[in-house]
This record gives sequence, structure tokens and C-alpha cells, in this order.
Amino acid sequence: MLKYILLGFLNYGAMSGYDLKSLMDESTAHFWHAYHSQIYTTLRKLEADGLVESDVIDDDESRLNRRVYTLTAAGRAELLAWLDQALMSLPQVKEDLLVRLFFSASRDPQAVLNELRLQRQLHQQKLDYYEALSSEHLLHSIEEARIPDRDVAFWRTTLDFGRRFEVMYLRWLDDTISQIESL
Amino acid sequence: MLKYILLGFLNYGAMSGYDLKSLMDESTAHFWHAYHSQIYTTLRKLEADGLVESDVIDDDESRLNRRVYTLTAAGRAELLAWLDQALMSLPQVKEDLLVRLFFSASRDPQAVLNELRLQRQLHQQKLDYYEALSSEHLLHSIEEARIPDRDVAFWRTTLDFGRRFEVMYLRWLDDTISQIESL
DNA sequence: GCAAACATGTAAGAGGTTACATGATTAC
DNA sequence: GTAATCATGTAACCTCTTACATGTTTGC
Repeated sequence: MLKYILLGFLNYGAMSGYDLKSLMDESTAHFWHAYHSQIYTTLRKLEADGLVESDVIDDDESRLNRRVYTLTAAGRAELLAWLDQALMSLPQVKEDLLVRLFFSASRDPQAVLNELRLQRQLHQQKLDYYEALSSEHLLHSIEEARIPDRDVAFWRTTLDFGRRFEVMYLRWLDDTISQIESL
Repeated sequence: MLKYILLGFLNYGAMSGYDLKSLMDESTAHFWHAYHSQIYTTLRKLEADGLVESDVIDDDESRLNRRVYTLTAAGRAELLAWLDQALMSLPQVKEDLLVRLFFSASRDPQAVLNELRLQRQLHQQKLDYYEALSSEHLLHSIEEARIPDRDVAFWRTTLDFGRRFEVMYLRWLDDTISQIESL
């Protein structure tokens, strides 16, 4: 999946691994996270497979050792072929907190409640972050980058998902906390 | 994480890898999935670490080659120690569909809509499954297994999460489909 | 001068996925 | 008899996580 995220971003223009990591951190990381170690090695692999090409930029003088990647025709074809194959199944959910809660009946109720309240804080922070992102940050950085409105509209649907997910999560946490309090 | 799921289930009683796989498939798989290959190898590893013990049951005559695992004192201690350490961070979400949607602006809108409508069907099926599970199936199998009410109450909160997640997902899909239709 | 941000990599180990492989038992 | 379910494993490969490792540039 990371492979296609990198190809997808490079389809907008040439970028370094660092740029891709930064871009991912403020966009796709909310539904697909990757470490820089993974990004750099995957880019090398994509280059070996002829899907991207790279050049170390020195002439710029300002920033040394920047390896900038460009999508090749084969890379663009690979990206489009992947997008053409519709997803036919549901991805498997992995929610650590639910695993813990599932086996928490024998724990001290106060310890469970503390854990849920901490998670509530974290999810509230994430929701606040999404709200801020949808109103300001995203708009400004996109206008500068001259990304087509159509692309922005699609990006917004994924941000909207994140927002709704956190709202749902907070409500479920509140109701679950109430239930455990009254046990 | 799988390690603790296996220890958690074995804490209710001795079981084979097959039993654990079956149990997981109708409970924790909704928030933590594992293949049977992973379960069998993890059980062997837990045994090597002294957290579980196993015996091949032959005397039963009926079912051959059943290797039944039992939690050791060390295993129970390991489970309780893990439960005592509250989760301090948010797990990373991985949602394949959002990755695809994020890079779908240049696709044929009808292809995107078809993909979203297919996902809508799958999520509706999952919601139906959860509704059926909460009303019938779970209750019956639990009464037979004599699981304490308290444990069942905790299990229900995770099922409730699954239900809410699917309801949220369906609404988001409907709204996203409408938006793309009107682009 | 120093901290933050920029910038790129390697390596070991853990975890997850797919395919291969086998065989018994039960219900129709 | 045959399909579904019960039952257990191995191997190859890929992906992910953590830690190690290094050096530059920019802003205060």
C-alpha cells in the first residue's frame, strides 16, 4: 500500500523522501502511517523496479544530499492500474484498546476507567486537530501548491472520515465509561 | 498483541489452537484478526517461553491430534502485567479505501462510485452480522460456556463499538457517494 | 552556541500474509 | 461417496517497528 501512496504523491510532482514523509504525516498518515525508514527503502525498491527515477540535487546549493524522485511512465501506469482494480473486501480493523477492554472484566474498574479517560483525551485532541486542519492549514498549503479543486474535494472526504471516526469514538468512550461506572 | 489475546482466552480455560481460532473469528477478529498459521506458531512460542503448556489429547478417542493448551502461572502473571499497563497512545488506523479515495480524483467517477457502492454493501453486511450477533448468537453460546456476566458486559462494549463503527461508515459512504455524484 | 528542522540511510527483529501440505471425522 | 468441518503444521515472502547512525542548515 505504501508503494501506491508514494507513486500517488509523486504523480503530483517530483519529491524527496523527506518531502513524502512530511506530506504523509499531515495527510495520509491518518489512515496509513509509515516510518521514514520504510519510505526510504521503499523508494529505493521502486527505483530498482523502474517505477521511479532519482537524482541527487546539489546545484541548489542550499540543501545538500536531497535525493529527488520522479515518477516514470511505468510508475504512472502501475498507479493507474492499481486504482482501476476496485477494492472487493473489507480491510481488517486493528484496535488495541478493544483487545484490552475485551479482557478487562477482572481488572480494577478504576484502572479501566482511567485508561478510557486517557484515551478520551487523546481522541479529543485528534478531533481538534482534524477540525483545525479542515478549516485553515489544509486550505492555505493547497492554494500554494496549486492542487486542482477536484483533488482537494477527494482529500476532504478522507478528512471528513477522520472527523466522523473521532466523533463516534468519543461518544462510544463516553457511553462505555458510563456503563463501567454503573457496574 | 496476538500473544495477549491467546493468553486472555486461555485464562477462561484450556483450549486447542483450533478452538482459539474459532473463538477469535467470532469475537476479537472484528478488532484483531489472525491467521491459523500465526496462531499455531505463536502458541508454540508461548510454550517455549513457559507461558502455556500443551498436551495432545488421544484418550478422547473421538478427535485425534488435538493439542490442548493450558495457561501456566507465569502466563497468567504475564497477562495481568500487560493489562496493568494502560495504553498511552492512539493506534495507527489503516484504511485501504481511504488511501484509494485520496488518489482517486483523476479516475472515472463511475468507477469510483461503483467501488464505494460495493463497499457500502460489504459494510451493510457487517452491520447486519453485528446486529444478529448481539441479539442471539452470542447470548446462547455464552450461557452454555458459563462466562460471568461481568465479562459479557465488557465483550458487549466491543461489539457496540463495531456496530457504531459500521453505522458511521455507512453514513460517510452515503454522503461521499452523494458528493461525488454532484461533482 | 544551541536547538529544531532538514535530510538520508542501515540493520535486526517482530509480525503478518499466502501458499503449501496433510489427514480424520461427521453429516447428508 | 463426498463435501464440510475438524485439526495442525511449515515455509517463503513481505511489511512494519525500533534502534542505530550521521551530517547540514536555519532561526533564536
